[in-house]
Amino acid sequence: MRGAGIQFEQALNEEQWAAVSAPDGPVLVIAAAGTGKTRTLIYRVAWLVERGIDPRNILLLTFTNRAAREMLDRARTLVGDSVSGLWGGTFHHMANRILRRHAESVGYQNDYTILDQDDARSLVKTCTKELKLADKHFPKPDVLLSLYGFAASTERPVDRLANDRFEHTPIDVNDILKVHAAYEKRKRSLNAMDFDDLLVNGLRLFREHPALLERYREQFVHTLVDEYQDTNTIQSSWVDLIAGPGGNLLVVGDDFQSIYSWRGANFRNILSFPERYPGARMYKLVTNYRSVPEILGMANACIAGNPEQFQKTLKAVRESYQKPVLAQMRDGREQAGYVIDRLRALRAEGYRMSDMVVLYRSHFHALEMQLELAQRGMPYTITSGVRFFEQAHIKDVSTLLRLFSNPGDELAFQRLLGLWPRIGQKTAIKIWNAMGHRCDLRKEATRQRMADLLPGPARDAWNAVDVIAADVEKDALMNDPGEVVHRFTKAFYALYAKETYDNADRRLEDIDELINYTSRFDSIEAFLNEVALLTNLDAEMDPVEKESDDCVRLSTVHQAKGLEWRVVFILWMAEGMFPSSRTLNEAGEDAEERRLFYVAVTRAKDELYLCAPRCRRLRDGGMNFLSPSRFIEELSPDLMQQVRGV
DNA sequence: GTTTCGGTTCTTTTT
DNA sequence: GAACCGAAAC
Repeated sequence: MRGAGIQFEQALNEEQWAAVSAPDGPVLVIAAAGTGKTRTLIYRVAWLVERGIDPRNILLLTFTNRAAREMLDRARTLVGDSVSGLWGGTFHHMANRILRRHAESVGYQNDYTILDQDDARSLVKTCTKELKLADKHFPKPDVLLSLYGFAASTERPVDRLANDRFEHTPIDVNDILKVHAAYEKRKRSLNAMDFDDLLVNGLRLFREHPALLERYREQFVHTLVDEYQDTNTIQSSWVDLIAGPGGNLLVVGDDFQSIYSWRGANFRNILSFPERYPGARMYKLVTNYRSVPEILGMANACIAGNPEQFQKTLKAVRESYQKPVLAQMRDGREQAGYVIDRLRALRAEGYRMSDMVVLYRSHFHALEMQLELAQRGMPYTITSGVRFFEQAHIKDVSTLLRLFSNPGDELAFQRLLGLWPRIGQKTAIKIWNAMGHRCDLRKEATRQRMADLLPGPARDAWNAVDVIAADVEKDALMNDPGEVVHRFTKAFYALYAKETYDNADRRLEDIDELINYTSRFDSIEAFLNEVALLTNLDAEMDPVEKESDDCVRLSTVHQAKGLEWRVVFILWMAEGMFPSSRTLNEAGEDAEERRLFYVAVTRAKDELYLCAPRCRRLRDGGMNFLSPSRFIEELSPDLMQQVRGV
């Protein structure tokens, strides 16, 4: 009788308990920031299990790996090991897990590879080049990919979107469609899916194979969805199918915190839930345990004017403390100086560095901050723009694994050969063609052929790979990804890194960390499968390990979602920075930026500092004068205390 | 014909 | 950083 001891009504407040104990059928939980959303979901799982539901019949969907892990960990603590049978993870993970069994039903083989952003980018680039469209004014691969991705996640035709986007430009929309067609075809022939394909094909699988859908519907008696406001069209359709009309679907979200519309998220999914699920019960969580009333006052005020939302006001339970600080200063350097001074003072007051965070709109806003922190010898961690598994050196040492796992992986082949001297893209393609579009290094004949085809200078590098490949069977390397990476690094990559990068040591440390991380996988496939869907190792790292070094954290607001700190600094509260000028071009719509600001404000528990520099130094030595952010101007001055941040 | 090298430019947000 | 470009080197 595990879990029988849980005292639901003592552990939860009334709002939470009502949601946790909601009867079967569709349920919408509007959970404002800091109101115990995760707690509610976990106790809901516990409650279901206690009422006799087998965890294997529960599906729990999240957006980030971090959220998935946190929930599964906490659920395990609460309910016990029996929850390990629960299906929990990101939408992409779950789609992948299901597609691995039924890929042939949507025209793929089950051992398809997953393309990350980087792979997708180079594939689009190749397609563009092959169509001879790669001139200066043609959209860059990232632009094309975001267009294709947006079309996929909103189920809208690419040509319409392309028309809208490039209407007043000299770009021929047909060319964009040609690249799209080539990209799609290429993915098919490589047996590869990008992130969007996982969702698209996951949905197709259920739409086109009702018998399969029926099977999974029977399995998933209860479906729970976290961050529902961030679902896009295909995700919400997928959830609708799995749950079925009137099904046991509980979604949790906060329309105030919808900040992913640029990648197809549609917060109307949450607004229209009651209409799409007639009879759905709705619960609101508005009691905030996180922040002092002064911070909540600012949060409530800043968001109230947005159109189209479930109106709600955060209710404070904490005692009154101090008002948020608006600090004005001359430029980015003074801003950095101010923040560092405050960090020091707060540390002296007893805050730990890890209690504090510096948030900003875009990665490059943190540049001066990083410089100053480094100069003054203050340790910090930053979740940078490039994710751990997409850094060049991490991808480099993973290529061999990819090739072992899938000898038809052209992208991996080209990347591997590109590391070797006197081999660039052209030569790599030539050799790939000569190999007959396949390179199974585990076969001796293949290795012999490779040796014959390679130009002289690449011999040494090849030998390193040759030796590893020859021992694959003998040393059971297919079951030991870390060992492959280790041998490859030792025999080749360490030297390569030292010749290529001035920060080779740090990169080699990363590789050690990667090897460390791989130890939890007992096959190359399992490792690759997992890694393709991961974003950064930070989220996966042992929390105990992280607490040992007491660092202030720098992060974008997007990446800070769902987290909290005692002290929060928000940088660059100026027009054009936050809100970002990039977002404001169309029709003056700033609702999403305002929601982003709301997310930033509600991360703070005790103290909040808004920094507003008056100007920004430009690269060419010029100056850019900034006006204060509209998000500050909109607020009544008595919601904050103003200081001069010098 | 390819690769390499050195200098220049630009950074929205993520699975 | 890292993607890009043009020029030098192989």
